[in-house]
Order: sequence, then C-alpha cells, then structure tokens
Amino acid sequence: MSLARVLADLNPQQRKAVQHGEEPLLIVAGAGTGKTATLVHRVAWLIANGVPPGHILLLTFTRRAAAEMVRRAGAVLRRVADKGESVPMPGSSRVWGGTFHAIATRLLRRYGKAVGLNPRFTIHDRSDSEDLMNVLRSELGLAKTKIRFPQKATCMDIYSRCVNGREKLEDVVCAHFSWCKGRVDELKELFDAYVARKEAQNALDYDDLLVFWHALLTHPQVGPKVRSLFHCVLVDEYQDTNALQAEIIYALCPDGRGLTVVGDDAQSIYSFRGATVRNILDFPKHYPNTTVATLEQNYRSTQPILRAANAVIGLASQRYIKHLWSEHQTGQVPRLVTCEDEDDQAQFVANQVLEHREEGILLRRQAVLFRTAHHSMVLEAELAQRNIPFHKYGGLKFVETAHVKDLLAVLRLAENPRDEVAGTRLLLLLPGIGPVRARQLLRLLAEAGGDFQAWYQWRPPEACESLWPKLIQLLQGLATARQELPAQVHQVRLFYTPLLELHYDNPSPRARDLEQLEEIAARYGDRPSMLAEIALDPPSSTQDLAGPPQRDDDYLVLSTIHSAKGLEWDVVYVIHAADGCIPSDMATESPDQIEEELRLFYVALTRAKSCLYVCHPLRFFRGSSKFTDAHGLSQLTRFLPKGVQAEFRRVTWAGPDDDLQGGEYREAMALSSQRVRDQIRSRWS
DNA sequence: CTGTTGAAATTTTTT
DNA sequence: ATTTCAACAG
Repeated sequence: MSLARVLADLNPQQRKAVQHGEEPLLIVAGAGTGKTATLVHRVAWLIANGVPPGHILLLTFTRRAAAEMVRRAGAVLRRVADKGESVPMPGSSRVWGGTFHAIATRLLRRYGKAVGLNPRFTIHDRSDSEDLMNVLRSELGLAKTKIRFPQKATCMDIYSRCVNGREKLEDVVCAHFSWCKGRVDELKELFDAYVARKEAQNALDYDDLLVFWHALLTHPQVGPKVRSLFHCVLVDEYQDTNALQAEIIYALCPDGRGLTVVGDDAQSIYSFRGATVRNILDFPKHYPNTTVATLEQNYRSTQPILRAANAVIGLASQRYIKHLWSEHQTGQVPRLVTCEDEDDQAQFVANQVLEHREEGILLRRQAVLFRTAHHSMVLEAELAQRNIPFHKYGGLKFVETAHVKDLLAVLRLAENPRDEVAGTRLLLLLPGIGPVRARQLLRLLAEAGGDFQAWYQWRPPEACESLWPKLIQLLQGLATARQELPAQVHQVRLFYTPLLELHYDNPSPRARDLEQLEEIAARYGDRPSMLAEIALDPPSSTQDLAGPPQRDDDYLVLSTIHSAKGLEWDVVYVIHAADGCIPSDMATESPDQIEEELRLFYVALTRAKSCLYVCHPLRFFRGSSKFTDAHGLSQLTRFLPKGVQAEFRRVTWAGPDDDLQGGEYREAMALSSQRVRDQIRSRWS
C-alpha cells in the first residue's frame, strides 16, 4: 500500500481530488493550496491505476509548467515503485503535456491533412501576425484614410478576440473597442483578406492552432480517432482559458468522463486575451455530474500575508467562495513602504534584498513584481550598478529583438517558401530592395512553386549585386538541408553578419546573441520543431536559452505579475503600487477591467511565502522622456483603502542620505510624508 | 524605387 | 524614448 502512504502527505480534500473516479472533476484551488501537488499526484494515481501515460493529456499555461508537472509525477511514481509496488510505467508512452497551442501543433502536424492543412505549416507569432495585418492594411488603402484607422496591434486584438471569444465582430467592437465602431465594415474586409492570405502562405497564427484543433475534433471521421487518443484530460489554470479552448475541451470529452480541470476564479487575469471566468464558473452546468473539490488550506504564505491578501480580494464585487487559511500563524506583517520617488524605491528594494540575503535567503528566493515591463527600468539600473545579478521575466523577449527575428526569417523562408512575412523581412534587409521589389520577388517564388532557382532570373540592382547569388545559394542549401541545425544557423550567420553591421548602430552585442543562438540550436530536434517551439514559447533571454540555471547561480527575480503566475518566493516586493500603475491607466475604463486589475494585485500578493513588501513611490515620471520633466504626485493604489491598510505596517523609506537612519528604513511613528500630503489634499478634495 | 530625414503620435499584460 | 508617417533626394 505504498501509494496510499505517498498520498498520506496530502490533506483530505487534496486526497479526495486525487482519487476521484471518472466523472468530471472541478478543483477550485486557492492561491498556494497545493494545486500543483494535487494535479501531479492525480496524474501519478491515474497511471498507477492502469491508465497508460500516453493516454493522458495535461494542458497547462506554459511549457515550463507542463515539463515540471510531468517530471514530478514521474518522481511520485518512482517513490511508489521503490516501496515495492509494481507500477506500470511503459517507457515508450509518455504523458502528453504542454500548452493548448503546443499540443495543437503536435496533433495538426500528424492529422492536419484531414482539415486541409499542409503539415509543414509554419507558425506566425504575434508580431508576424501584426506584420501581415499591416501589409494588408496598406494594400487595402486603410493606412491613410481621413480618420486614422486602428493600429495593426489593435486590429490584431480585435481579430483575436472574435476568434478566441467566438463573438461577433460587432459585439467585440462595441464592448471593448468602442472607438472603432465606425470601422466595422473596413475591419471585415481586412480580416477576410487576412484569413485568405494566411491560407495562401500555409502559415498559422496562434488563434488558428486552436481553431484547426477544434475543427479536427469535430471532423466526422478523424474527430473520434483523435478523441480516442486520450482517456484522461487534465487542464490547469482553467480560469484563464477562453471560449474556444472550452469548446476544444468539450469536443475532447463531451460527457466529461476522465476530465479534470483546476483553477481559481479569484486569479483570472487574462481576459484581455479573451479568457473568460465563465468557463470555470459554468463548468458544473456544462457537465451535470461534476464533483467540485475546493482547496482552502494554504501552504505557502504566513497568516499575516494571507490576511492582507484576503482583505484585498474582499474588495471585489464578485463573491469568491473560498477563504484561505494557513497553519503558519506567526510571521512578519506585510509592509507598506512609502518612498519619495522611483530612485528611492529602487534603493529600498536593493538594500532590502541584500539584507535578506545576509539572513540567508538566496536572491533567487526573492522576487520583485510589477504591472508592466518598463516599471523595473530604474531598479534594473540600480541593481546593475551594485552588481546584484538579476533575471527578468516578461517584457521584451530575446527572440523579439530585430536581429534574432532577422535570422529566424531566413530559416523560416527556407522551411516554407510561401511564408511571405518571413520572406518580406529577409528581402528588405538587402540594400536596394524595398517593399515593391520584395513583393515581386515573392510572387516570382510562389509561381515557381517555391524553388529558389527562379530568383536567378531576376537582375538585382547594383547595391546587392554580389549578395544576391549568395542569398540564393544559402536558401537552396537550407531548403534541401541535411545539415545539423547549428551548422544551418552558422551559415545564416555568415551571410547575415555584414547586413547586421549595415543596419544596426551597435552590432557587437547583437552578433553575440546570434552566436549563442547557434550554440543552443543543437538542443532542438529539427528545424520545424525549433521554429515552432521558438514561436510558441519564446525564451526570454539568452540565459534562458542556455538551459536550466546553474545550481550555484544566484540571481534576483524580476517579473511582471502576469509572468509570476503560479510561482512563489520567500520574499516578494510589489513595486509601483500607485494608482495609474496598479490598476494600470490603460485598464480603468470599465468596472470589469478594474476588477481584473484587483485580481492581478491579489495574485502578486499571494506569491509571497514569508515576507511581503508593497512599495509606493510618491513621485513618478509621466512619460519616459528626460526632457519633459512631467513628474507628478501619485496616489496609493485604490486597492489599499484604509480598511485594508490595517493589515499592513506602514513604513517610510528614509533613503541613504538620511543622517538619522543611514539607509535603514524606519517605522513611520509620526506622520509619514504621505499623510502630510493627504492633509494638504484634504483642503480641496 | 529606395533610403533618408524630420515631424508627429504613442506608450499593458501574452500563448 | 520609440515607433510610425510623409516628403524628398538620388
């Protein structure tokens, strides 16, 4: 009975969820309640009870989460096996783990023909999709209408919401993009062109991956076959799935047998991407014999931190049924730190981080969280100056930098000569080739059925006379490639380096990035999977690419709150807790948006295990220009009203120049500067 | 047609 | 500060 002994580590609610039978199961798991452990044990339990691993589908929010869970489930099974129980663990069949998009890619490569796909499709990431949208926008003459037409990014947002939310264009525009109401007809035209052009290019965007997966499942012949691949389907972070994803799940398990979903309605933070909390709330209605298991015992945070987090989520107008509690009764009360300005805030964080490290808390057990990527810029400078190593998650990704995209464009065009986005990007790099010639050349290539030989017919302008044949040879070599990936990247690099120097002011760090890319290319199996993996799960930095961080490598974590989802640290600093930052100015139009920002703040607070600092700089710069000295006073975030503040201890950061404290922060015994300002403001407000 | 220059607008979160 | 757009020279 060693499996039972392994399960004895879990609490009764968790155990009940793990050992639940075949009927549909909804696990409502509050922050830090051992959700991952429960899911991991359930996977292990299913396998131990005879479900072949290869028939289990585990859908997660990130690739990292999937890999982690599959690894841990394996570890649980090994523990069981060590104690003498025989466990079926056929090496040949592995759990299907990954994001919706990654799983869709795998299935479509194998079965996509049934829904009219060429299995060698390439994947357009967000910016590729925007590029294509932009091209069509100008082709259709929408770029210079009298009243400015929505930006490419906005067009993409609208399109994506229609597809993912399965909503009518009119409704989407009215609800979320009301300033585009007059443009519905033009948008329709644009989207028609967009769909057609993608098809012609044999390229899929993120949304297509889901749409075609769904189509595959509802296909009369192939659908049942694909469905029968999986006996059990487990979905993590269900509160952040969208309507289309819910339909995919429904198509996979129409009667809910073998279906487990896990989520927390209080942590839904992706509605801007079309996610809807209705999926989790209505789950029991869609699957009538659902069992709901609620996990409320929190193993992560101390009670004082939970009290603060509970108080914050208590401000929500929607009711959340859970009330988290913890056995760690004692602990430091969360600090609400008032700082003079952003520089002070950075100094406070840097000092405090070092102090905690003195106490023995490694840098990587501490994290700084913020609403938007650029909120950490001043802090990054401060950390760099003090030689404190850090690693930033979220924000601009390594593969989103221009030079990496350039290099990948060459590989992508070789892989799929119809990929116009990649082709245009590459051709525009050559001197003497602009948008018009690029389009001609791509048409020529398409007419030749993708044979790069056809480009020899073209007479290049002087500026690229010598480069032109080199490019053709490169592409022909890559198209017929039997070479290893690093060798392919190396060839592209040889061709591209002179162009890099031509196009960018400071080429050497960029050149180094590309050398790194060449080194790690060996980690990917083949070219199609490399391109797909990079599009679906962009590594955030070259460090990230270099593989799992070294054991003795210690660095502070900086992360957007969104990217911090599901993670935890001993010490958490939430910076820029000012109205306008949290909630973001961009997201205060509707009550729903504000409520999502509240949940976002709640997610940030619940990442902390033992120490929590919320920082509020009083002065901040509006806009990032140094010439426009437009800094103003900021208000504390509206999510910390008086009543909630009672769960915090207010302190003021004095700054290193303060003679009294010499860099220590001190308790705000007397009036903090915030309160002085409050007094002043009370004269008119 | 391309590539450069200067002026004007814009500024979240991400598979 | 960065990105996008329009105008002009080669």
